[in-house]
Amino acid sequence: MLEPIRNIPADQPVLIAGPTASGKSALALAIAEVGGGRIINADALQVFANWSVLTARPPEDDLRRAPHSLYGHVARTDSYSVGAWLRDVAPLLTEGPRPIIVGGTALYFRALTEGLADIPPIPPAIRAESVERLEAIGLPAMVAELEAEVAQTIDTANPMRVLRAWEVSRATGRSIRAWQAETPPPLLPLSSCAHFLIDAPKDWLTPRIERRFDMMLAAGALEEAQANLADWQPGLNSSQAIGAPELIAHLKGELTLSAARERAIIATRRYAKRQRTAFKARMKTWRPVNAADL
RNA sequence: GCCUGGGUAGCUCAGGGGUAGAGCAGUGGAUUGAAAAUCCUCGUGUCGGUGGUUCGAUUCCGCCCCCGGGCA
Repeated sequence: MLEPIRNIPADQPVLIAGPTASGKSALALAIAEVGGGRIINADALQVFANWSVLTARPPEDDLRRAPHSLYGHVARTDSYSVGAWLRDVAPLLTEGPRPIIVGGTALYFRALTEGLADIPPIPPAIRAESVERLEAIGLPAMVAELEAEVAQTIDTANPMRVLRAWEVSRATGRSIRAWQAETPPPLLPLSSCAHFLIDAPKDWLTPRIERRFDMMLAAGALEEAQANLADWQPGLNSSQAIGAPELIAHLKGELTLSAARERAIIATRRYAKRQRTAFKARMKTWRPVNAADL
């Protein structure tokens, strides 16, 4: 397992991307223990305070073996996004131990290594307004309200893309494409990092996903869900954790545990498939590491 | 044993005399602030078996097999 990491200079930042359940965290820890560094989370759901077991955050023992950042640092009810993550990461890149950034969220790596448009945060009132407007006038009418350049280049069948473009325009008076055209240089160019992509073949990963969910249940995932039951709000960013809606539904008596388990496993499999697609498209030049070798 | 409902895509089911279609699953893809989100693409399967009616049956009729419910 050490072969791919032996020749990394001790001061070079390391990026590790890979699908869920592929063993990324273990590789990050090995690199930290061999060459030093601070492990930084690049996973959209592991940032939330209220999910540890269910999002497969590193256990206490691992946290003690090396410095870890951006795990569970966001409150359950807070919203979070790639922009917020980039702001959280920035100071960790310029001070302290060498960063070892590990996660499964391709968008986060892309923003980090290719840059992210410097669009001001959208006020919550405008988000609420866009959602209401979509409800009131429908998607095609919403698309018609966008700048022509935007309407022609975004996926107009995708409500989330349309809402985002509409909100940027409404909040800033400029089109999202105009902002994106002025994207600043990346915080961490890929060329300055050692970058690994964990390659986990489908047939290897699928049974592992199933086993891991059972391990999560054994490790207290249900209890974790129980703690979220009283004030459960499906719309929160933190409520998107795979398995969370399923376990909550079970606790409410709407699903048997075995049905909830089945659905969570299917959702994880589908997620892994989307990750594979994203990595294939965006991380062609990353150095592959076979998951089975870890 | 009798009555009754059903056996159609991996699963749940719709349909109906001219060889069949949805949802889910699966597949491939898109995606610069919800990204574990969201969106797009892809549907040939002895229509349980067998005999008959018919120009033509998966669709109608007979018999058989299997599953559920009811009565004994």
